[in-house]
Amino acid sequence: MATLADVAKRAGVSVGVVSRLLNGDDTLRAREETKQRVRAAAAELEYTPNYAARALRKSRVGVIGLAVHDASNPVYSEIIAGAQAEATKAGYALMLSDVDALATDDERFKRFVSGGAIDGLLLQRAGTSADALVSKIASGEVPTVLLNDHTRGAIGSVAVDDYAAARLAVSHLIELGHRDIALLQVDGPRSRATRRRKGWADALEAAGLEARASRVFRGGHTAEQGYRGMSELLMEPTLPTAVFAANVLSAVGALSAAYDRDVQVPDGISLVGLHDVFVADFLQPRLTVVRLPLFELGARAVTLLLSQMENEPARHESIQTPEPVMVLRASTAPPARH
Amino acid sequence: MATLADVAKRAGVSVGVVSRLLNGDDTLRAREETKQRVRAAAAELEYTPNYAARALRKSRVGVIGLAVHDASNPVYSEIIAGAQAEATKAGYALMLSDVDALATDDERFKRFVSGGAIDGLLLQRAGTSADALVSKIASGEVPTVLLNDHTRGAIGSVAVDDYAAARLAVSHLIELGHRDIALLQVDGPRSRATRRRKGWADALEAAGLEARASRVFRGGHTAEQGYRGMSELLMEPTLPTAVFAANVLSAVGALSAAYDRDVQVPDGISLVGLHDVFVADFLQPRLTVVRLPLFELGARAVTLLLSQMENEPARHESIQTPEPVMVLRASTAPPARH
DNA sequence: CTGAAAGCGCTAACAA
DNA sequence: TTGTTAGCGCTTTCAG
Repeated sequence: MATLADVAKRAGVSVGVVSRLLNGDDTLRAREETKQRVRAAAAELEYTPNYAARALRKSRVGVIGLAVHDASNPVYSEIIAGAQAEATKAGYALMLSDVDALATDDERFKRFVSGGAIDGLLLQRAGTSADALVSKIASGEVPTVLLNDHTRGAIGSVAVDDYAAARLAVSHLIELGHRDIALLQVDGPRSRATRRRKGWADALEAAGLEARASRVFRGGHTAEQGYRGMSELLMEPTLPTAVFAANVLSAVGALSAAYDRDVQVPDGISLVGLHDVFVADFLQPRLTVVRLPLFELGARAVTLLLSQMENEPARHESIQTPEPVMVLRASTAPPARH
Repeated sequence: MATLADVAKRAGVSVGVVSRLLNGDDTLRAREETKQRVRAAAAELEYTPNYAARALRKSRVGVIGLAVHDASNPVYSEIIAGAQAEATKAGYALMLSDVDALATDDERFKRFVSGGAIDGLLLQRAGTSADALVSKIASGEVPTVLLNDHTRGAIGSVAVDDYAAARLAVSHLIELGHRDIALLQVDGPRSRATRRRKGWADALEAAGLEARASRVFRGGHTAEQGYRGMSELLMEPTLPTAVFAANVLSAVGALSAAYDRDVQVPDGISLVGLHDVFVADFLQPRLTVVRLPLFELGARAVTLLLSQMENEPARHESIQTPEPVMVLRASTAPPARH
């Protein structure tokens, strides 16, 4: 409630001095005694700068937007946490939002960004038309970076190594002795799906195995879609001995589908998921999974965004460390003899 | 980028007229022809009001804060969605945050609220000291309402009928023939835990059964805590035939614990959880659960908060409709004969 | 070393 | 029916 003017009056100086002192302007050359007086006055009045006034003056509000599909997806929460941490460190607040909600009322969203309500946007795409709309509106007005995605041009992006992760998962299965390994493919941005599929294919081929298109099924990125994909897979005349689900939630659904069809995991079929979330450790059997540095993904995305806000060029960044790691649990085992 | 002044100039009128017209001030009596001209100018220049300037002038920023513990908890996502929808409808943006993060840097948080960065706060407490701190800081500065909690005084609150839900769950178990039903108690705000426990006890007593304190175990509100609580329960010399877990996540953990101890659900023991989340439908067995109107909880909380922002008194609101409903799945069955 | 003042874009009260 | 203007709280340039 106290304003700069109040502090200035109480300290017997002008507002200019107070502003510069409190903002750590080192070109300010003031007597130490004056500084003390100002600081004391500010403390006594519990002075807090007004955000709106500062934003108006600097045309920078200090908030960055983070738009995802389905904020309840536990995979995102780690990304969000990373972004949150990094944003806070830089003095920014994070504003979480739902892509589809934004796209529904795109006029409002447009006013929002061009009215200066956010200084930049982090966007998680899923390949829908809502994405395209939101990304077009935002990138025309504020710096934008895509999460776990790949792009050129004015939009930045940062991604984890999905290819390595997929390859790691499939290699693990191969080491266990599997030779017929199916893929439950994600959908969403092409690049993401492609990278994971390539990891699967390359791991297979490196072991002299064939990556057959007939062993690729749609897994989507929800438990329900995973359930459906796995159900289709289980109707094949001859079953693969292992499955790599390119998304945890679809692995959760896949597990449930196997259970419903009386196919034992891992005895009848092995299953590996991509990304680790808490539920993976509470399923029956506990899900083996490969973990990717999602927290870092969120953090680095805001670092990149901040740099774009400083007029650095947009670029793509790939996170190589920490490396993907296998989290061995109970859903994989050597294939049954026959 | 275009300002009010730009629009005014182009339309050949003063800024006052433009402002009042665009804000739908009906005391404005302008010629229809003038209005047209202004609207046309605004459209051509793609005028969008500047948020910071408006906020500064009206000392109202148009954002409300929502602080929860662990935003990844799927139980919250429905509450958040409800709040989001209602806030958007009223022209407010929602800013999601983590209670513990706020409490960690409480100085910053204080500056944040008293600097006018949010107009009001929705707070989900869990009974920690972080809650107390955040709630004290916030309520001293902006209208505050608690989510699924109960309070008096200057802070408002809105709750769903936890008591009825607990009672419903336990009654279901009793109808199935169970006579020895344990409770996996939540922790968190006293009122919430108490309401659920009372529902359990009353349902039991209404059926002439005894609500023994020795049948109450700590279930917490995470899968891990539920796992531990259930593990303790399973070490009892004589086991109950059914368990009511006063939280879904703790039910998820409980199920996992039963599996690890080779206790079959529902054959060896029946299990009901409180609140429905997507994973409940993908566990083995699928979890029977009682569903509460969480979306409404979020929406009504926003409504209440907005009214408090209009200087209405803070009050407590209890959501009675829609009523709690049983979602029957596969984790409950009649008790085994012996 | 410190003060004065302009101005960010908008709203609302008051004039004309 | 429309115009003028003060001022929200802050930062920053320019004087002194």
